[in-house]
Amino acid sequence: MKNNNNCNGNFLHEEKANRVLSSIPGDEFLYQLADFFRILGDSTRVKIIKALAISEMCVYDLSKLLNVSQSAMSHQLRVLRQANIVKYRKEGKVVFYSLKDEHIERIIRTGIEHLKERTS
Amino acid sequence: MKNNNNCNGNFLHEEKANRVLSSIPGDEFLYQLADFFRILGDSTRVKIIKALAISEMCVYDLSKLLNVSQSAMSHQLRVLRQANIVKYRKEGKVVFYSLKDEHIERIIRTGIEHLKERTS
DNA sequence: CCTATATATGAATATATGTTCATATAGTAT
DNA sequence: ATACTATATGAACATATATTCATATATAGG
Repeated sequence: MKNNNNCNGNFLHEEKANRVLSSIPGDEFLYQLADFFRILGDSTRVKIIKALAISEMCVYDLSKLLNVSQSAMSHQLRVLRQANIVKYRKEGKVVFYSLKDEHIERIIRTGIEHLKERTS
Repeated sequence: MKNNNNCNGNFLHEEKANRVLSSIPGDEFLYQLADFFRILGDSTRVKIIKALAISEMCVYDLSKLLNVSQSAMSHQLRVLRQANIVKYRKEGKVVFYSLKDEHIERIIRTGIEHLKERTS
Protein backbone atom coordinates (compact mmCIF):
# COMPACT_ATOMS: atom_id res chain seq x y z
CA MET A 1 0.00 0.00 0.00
CA LYS A 2 1.49 3.31 -1.06
CA ASN A 3 1.41 6.12 1.42
CA ASN A 4 1.09 9.33 -0.55
CA ASN A 5 1.68 11.49 2.46
CA ASN A 6 5.13 10.17 2.85
CA CYS A 7 6.96 12.29 0.35
CA ASN A 8 9.96 10.10 0.87
CA GLY A 9 8.40 7.47 -1.34
CA ASN A 10 7.71 9.93 -4.12
CA PHE A 11 10.91 9.85 -6.01
CA LEU A 12 13.89 9.06 -3.88
CA HIS A 13 16.15 6.55 -5.63
CA GLU A 14 14.37 7.34 -8.82
CA GLU A 15 14.82 9.22 -12.04
CA LYS A 16 13.98 12.62 -10.62
CA ALA A 17 16.47 12.26 -7.81
CA ASN A 18 19.17 11.55 -10.33
CA ARG A 19 18.16 14.50 -12.42
CA VAL A 20 18.41 16.75 -9.38
CA LEU A 21 21.70 15.32 -8.24
CA SER A 22 23.29 15.55 -11.65
CA SER A 23 22.33 19.20 -11.92
CA ILE A 24 24.30 20.08 -8.81
CA PRO A 25 28.00 20.81 -9.29
CA GLY A 26 30.51 18.67 -7.44
CA ASP A 27 31.59 19.68 -3.97
CA GLU A 28 34.87 21.23 -4.99
CA PHE A 29 33.29 23.47 -7.58
CA LEU A 30 30.39 24.22 -5.26
CA TYR A 31 32.76 25.59 -2.65
CA GLN A 32 34.48 27.75 -5.24
CA LEU A 33 31.13 29.05 -6.37
CA ALA A 34 29.98 29.91 -2.87
CA ASP A 35 33.35 31.50 -2.11
CA PHE A 36 32.96 33.63 -5.19
CA PHE A 37 29.53 34.89 -4.20
CA ARG A 38 30.64 35.45 -0.65
CA ILE A 39 33.22 37.90 -1.98
CA LEU A 40 30.34 39.97 -3.30
CA GLY A 41 28.52 39.60 0.00
CA ASP A 42 30.12 42.59 1.65
CA SER A 43 29.08 46.15 0.96
CA THR A 44 32.60 47.53 1.19
CA ARG A 45 33.83 45.15 -1.48
CA VAL A 46 30.86 45.86 -3.71
CA LYS A 47 31.60 49.56 -3.38
CA ILE A 48 35.21 48.99 -4.34
CA ILE A 49 34.27 46.96 -7.39
CA LYS A 50 31.72 49.51 -8.52
CA ALA A 51 34.30 52.26 -8.16
CA LEU A 52 36.98 50.37 -10.06
CA ALA A 53 34.47 49.67 -12.79
CA ILE A 54 34.56 53.38 -13.54
CA SER A 55 38.26 53.97 -13.20
CA GLU A 56 41.48 52.53 -11.95
CA MET A 57 42.37 54.12 -8.62
CA CYS A 58 45.07 54.19 -6.01
CA VAL A 59 44.52 52.90 -2.50
CA TYR A 60 44.56 56.31 -0.96
CA ASP A 61 41.87 57.70 -3.23
CA LEU A 62 39.71 54.60 -2.88
CA SER A 63 40.02 54.93 0.83
CA LYS A 64 39.08 58.61 0.88
CA LEU A 65 36.38 58.39 -1.73
CA LEU A 66 34.63 55.35 -0.29
CA ASN A 67 35.07 56.38 3.30
CA VAL A 68 36.96 53.29 4.35
CA SER A 69 40.09 53.39 6.51
CA GLN A 70 43.38 52.84 4.72
CA SER A 71 43.95 49.63 6.60
CA ALA A 72 40.52 48.20 5.93
CA MET A 73 40.90 49.15 2.29
CA SER A 74 44.21 47.38 2.03
CA HIS A 75 42.78 44.26 3.65
CA GLN A 76 39.79 44.20 1.34
CA LEU A 77 41.93 44.81 -1.72
CA ARG A 78 43.94 41.80 -0.72
CA VAL A 79 40.78 39.73 -0.57
CA LEU A 80 39.82 40.93 -4.03
CA ARG A 81 43.33 40.30 -5.30
CA GLN A 82 43.36 36.76 -3.97
CA ALA A 83 39.96 36.18 -5.53
CA ASN A 84 41.41 37.23 -8.85
CA ILE A 85 38.96 40.08 -9.17
CA VAL A 86 41.37 43.00 -9.25
CA LYS A 87 44.86 43.57 -10.55
CA TYR A 88 47.30 46.32 -9.69
CA ARG A 89 50.26 48.23 -11.00
CA LYS A 90 52.80 50.20 -9.03
CA GLU A 91 53.92 53.66 -9.94
CA GLY A 92 56.50 54.78 -7.46
CA LYS A 93 55.00 54.39 -4.05
CA VAL A 94 51.47 54.57 -5.39
CA VAL A 95 49.58 51.37 -6.22
CA PHE A 96 46.78 51.58 -8.74
CA TYR A 97 44.08 48.95 -8.64
CA SER A 98 41.71 48.04 -11.41
CA LEU A 99 39.27 45.28 -12.29
CA LYS A 100 40.78 42.23 -13.89
CA ASP A 101 37.81 42.04 -16.22
CA GLU A 102 34.34 43.49 -16.44
CA HIS A 103 32.58 40.21 -15.89
CA ILE A 104 32.34 40.84 -12.19
CA GLU A 105 30.64 44.13 -12.62
CA ARG A 106 28.13 42.51 -14.95
CA ILE A 107 27.27 40.02 -12.24
CA ILE A 108 26.79 42.81 -9.76
CA ARG A 109 24.56 44.62 -12.22
CA THR A 110 22.51 41.46 -12.58
CA GLY A 111 22.09 41.40 -8.82
CA ILE A 112 21.06 45.05 -8.84
CA GLU A 113 18.43 44.40 -11.51
CA HIS A 114 17.18 41.43 -9.56
CA LEU A 115 16.71 43.50 -6.42
CA LYS A 116 15.05 46.33 -8.29
CA GLU A 117 12.55 44.00 -9.92
CA ARG A 118 11.80 42.47 -6.59
CA THR A 119 11.25 45.81 -4.89
CA SER A 120 8.82 47.07 -7.50
CA MET B 1 53.73 73.08 -8.57
CA LYS B 2 51.83 69.89 -9.11
CA ASN B 3 53.15 66.79 -7.44
CA ASN B 4 52.36 63.87 -9.71
CA ASN B 5 53.44 61.30 -7.20
CA ASN B 6 50.70 62.31 -4.90
CA CYS B 7 47.78 60.46 -6.42
CA ASN B 8 45.56 62.37 -4.09
CA GLY B 9 45.84 65.39 -6.31
CA ASN B 10 44.85 63.46 -9.40
CA PHE B 11 41.14 63.74 -9.30
CA LEU B 12 39.76 64.05 -5.83
CA HIS B 13 37.12 66.77 -5.66
CA GLU B 14 36.92 66.63 -9.41
CA GLU B 15 34.75 65.33 -12.18
CA LYS B 16 36.04 61.78 -12.01
CA ALA B 17 35.40 61.52 -8.31
CA ASN B 18 31.82 62.53 -8.87
CA ARG B 19 31.44 60.05 -11.68
CA VAL B 20 32.70 57.28 -9.40
CA LEU B 21 30.55 58.32 -6.49
CA SER B 22 27.41 58.62 -8.55
CA SER B 23 27.90 55.13 -9.94
CA ILE B 24 27.81 53.60 -6.47
CA PRO B 25 24.36 52.79 -5.08
CA GLY B 26 23.29 54.42 -1.84
CA ASP B 27 24.12 52.75 1.43
CA GLU B 28 20.71 51.23 2.00
CA PHE B 29 20.61 49.58 -1.40
CA LEU B 30 24.26 48.59 -1.11
CA TYR B 31 23.52 46.63 2.06
CA GLN B 32 20.60 44.89 0.40
CA LEU B 33 22.80 44.00 -2.52
CA ALA B 34 25.56 42.57 -0.36
CA ASP B 35 23.00 40.71 1.73
CA PHE B 36 21.62 39.20 -1.42
CA PHE B 37 25.00 37.96 -2.62
CA ARG B 38 25.86 36.70 0.82
CA ILE B 39 22.84 34.42 0.61
CA LEU B 40 24.50 32.77 -2.38
CA GLY B 41 27.78 32.63 -0.50
CA ASP B 42 27.13 29.30 1.16
CA SER B 43 27.47 25.99 -0.60
CA THR B 44 24.51 24.42 1.18
CA ARG B 45 22.21 27.18 0.01
CA VAL B 46 23.54 27.04 -3.52
CA LYS B 47 22.89 23.30 -3.53
CA ILE B 48 19.33 23.85 -2.35
CA ILE B 49 18.65 26.45 -5.01
CA LYS B 50 20.11 24.28 -7.74
CA ALA B 51 17.95 21.38 -6.60
CA LEU B 52 14.78 23.45 -6.45
CA ALA B 53 15.54 24.77 -9.91
CA ILE B 54 14.88 21.26 -11.16
CA SER B 55 11.86 20.43 -9.06
CA GLU B 56 9.85 21.45 -6.08
CA MET B 57 10.74 19.23 -3.14
CA CYS B 58 9.78 18.57 0.43
CA VAL B 59 12.13 19.24 3.31
CA TYR B 60 12.71 15.58 4.00
CA ASP B 61 13.77 14.77 0.46
CA LEU B 62 15.94 17.85 0.20
CA SER B 63 17.59 16.84 3.40
CA LYS B 64 18.23 13.26 2.28
CA LEU B 65 19.19 14.08 -1.24
CA LEU B 66 21.59 16.88 -0.41
CA ASN B 67 23.02 15.22 2.64
CA VAL B 68 22.12 17.99 5.04
CA SER B 69 20.59 17.34 8.45
CA GLN B 70 16.88 18.04 8.77
CA SER B 71 17.53 20.83 11.22
CA ALA B 72 20.18 22.52 9.14
CA MET B 73 17.91 22.21 6.12
CA SER B 74 15.05 23.84 7.95
CA HIS B 75 17.27 26.67 9.12
CA GLN B 76 18.63 27.30 5.65
CA LEU B 77 15.19 27.16 4.09
CA ARG B 78 14.15 29.82 6.51
CA VAL B 79 17.02 32.00 5.37
CA LEU B 80 15.98 31.48 1.76
CA ARG B 81 12.36 32.17 2.64
CA GLN B 82 13.22 35.40 4.41
CA ALA B 83 15.33 36.42 1.45
CA ASN B 84 12.32 35.91 -0.77
CA ILE B 85 14.09 33.31 -2.82
CA VAL B 86 11.85 30.34 -2.15
CA LYS B 87 8.17 29.84 -1.55
CA TYR B 88 6.37 26.85 -0.06
CA ARG B 89 3.06 25.09 0.04
CA LYS B 90 1.84 22.64 2.66
CA GLU B 91 0.21 19.36 1.83
CA GLY B 92 -0.76 17.70 5.05
CA LYS B 93 2.31 17.56 7.17
CA VAL B 94 4.61 17.78 4.21
CA VAL B 95 5.97 21.16 3.11
CA PHE B 96 7.04 21.55 -0.48
CA TYR B 97 9.53 24.24 -1.31
CA SER B 98 10.16 25.75 -4.70
CA LEU B 99 11.93 28.75 -6.21
CA LYS B 100 9.98 31.95 -6.21
CA ASP B 101 11.30 32.71 -9.67
CA GLU B 102 14.08 31.50 -11.91
CA HIS B 103 16.01 34.71 -11.76
CA ILE B 104 18.12 33.42 -8.91
CA GLU B 105 19.19 30.35 -10.75
CA ARG B 106 20.19 32.50 -13.71
CA ILE B 107 22.46 34.50 -11.44
CA ILE B 108 24.01 31.33 -10.12
CA ARG B 109 24.54 30.10 -13.66
CA THR B 110 26.28 33.38 -14.46
CA GLY B 111 28.58 32.77 -11.52
CA ILE B 112 29.27 29.25 -12.74
CA GLU B 113 30.15 30.50 -16.21
CA HIS B 114 32.38 33.13 -14.70
CA LEU B 115 34.30 30.54 -12.70
CA LYS B 116 34.60 28.18 -15.63
CA GLU B 117 36.01 30.89 -17.87
CA ARG B 118 38.46 31.82 -15.21
CA THR B 119 39.63 28.25 -14.69
CA SER B 120 40.25 27.61 -18.36
C1' DC C 1 70.53 59.94 6.88
C1' DC C 2 66.07 61.66 8.17
C1' DT C 3 61.32 62.60 7.27
C1' DA C 4 57.06 62.10 4.99
C1' DT C 5 53.92 59.51 2.18
C1' DA C 6 51.65 55.24 0.37
C1' DT C 7 50.63 50.74 1.19
C1' DA C 8 50.71 46.22 3.55
C1' DT C 9 50.17 43.22 7.33
C1' DG C 10 49.83 40.75 11.95
C1' DA C 11 47.29 40.68 16.21
C1' DA C 12 43.27 41.63 18.69
C1' DT C 13 38.45 42.21 18.94
C1' DA C 14 33.72 42.19 18.04
C1' DT C 15 30.21 40.34 15.42
C1' DA C 16 28.05 37.21 12.15
C1' DT C 17 27.18 32.68 10.53
C1' DG C 18 26.30 27.59 10.09
C1' DT C 19 25.67 23.46 12.36
C1' DT C 20 24.11 20.48 16.02
C1' DC C 21 21.27 19.15 19.84
C1' DA C 22 17.18 19.12 22.14
C1' DT C 23 12.63 20.14 21.92
C1' DA C 24 8.29 22.12 20.12
C1' DT C 25 4.49 22.05 16.86
C1' DA C 26 1.43 20.05 13.67
C1' DG C 27 -0.68 16.59 10.94
C1' DT C 28 -1.94 11.52 10.35
C1' DA C 29 -3.03 7.00 11.61
C1' DT C 30 -4.33 3.45 14.88
C1' DA D 1 -5.48 9.50 23.55
C1' DT D 2 -1.13 7.56 21.72
C1' DA D 3 2.33 7.01 18.51
C1' DC D 4 4.64 8.33 14.52
C1' DT D 5 6.17 11.42 10.89
C1' DA D 6 7.44 16.03 8.98
C1' DT D 7 8.96 20.38 9.97
C1' DA D 8 10.36 24.37 12.78
C1' DT D 9 12.94 26.65 16.19
C1' DG D 10 15.77 28.26 20.28
C1' DA D 11 20.17 27.72 22.54
C1' DA D 12 24.86 26.54 22.44
C1' DC D 13 29.02 26.21 20.11
C1' DA D 14 32.61 26.61 16.87
C1' DT D 15 34.27 29.09 13.09
C1' DA D 16 34.58 32.87 9.86
C1' DT D 17 34.78 37.68 8.92
C1' DA D 18 35.49 42.79 9.00
C1' DT D 19 37.44 46.37 11.27
C1' DT D 20 40.84 48.71 14.11
C1' DC D 21 45.34 49.47 16.05
C1' DA D 22 50.03 49.29 15.87
C1' DT D 23 53.73 48.56 13.12
C1' DA D 24 56.42 47.20 9.01
C1' DT D 25 57.95 48.04 4.30
C1' DA D 26 58.95 50.77 0.40
C1' DT D 27 59.62 54.94 -2.22
C1' DA D 28 60.68 59.82 -2.70
C1' DG D 29 62.51 64.29 -1.28
C1' DG D 30 65.45 67.20 1.29
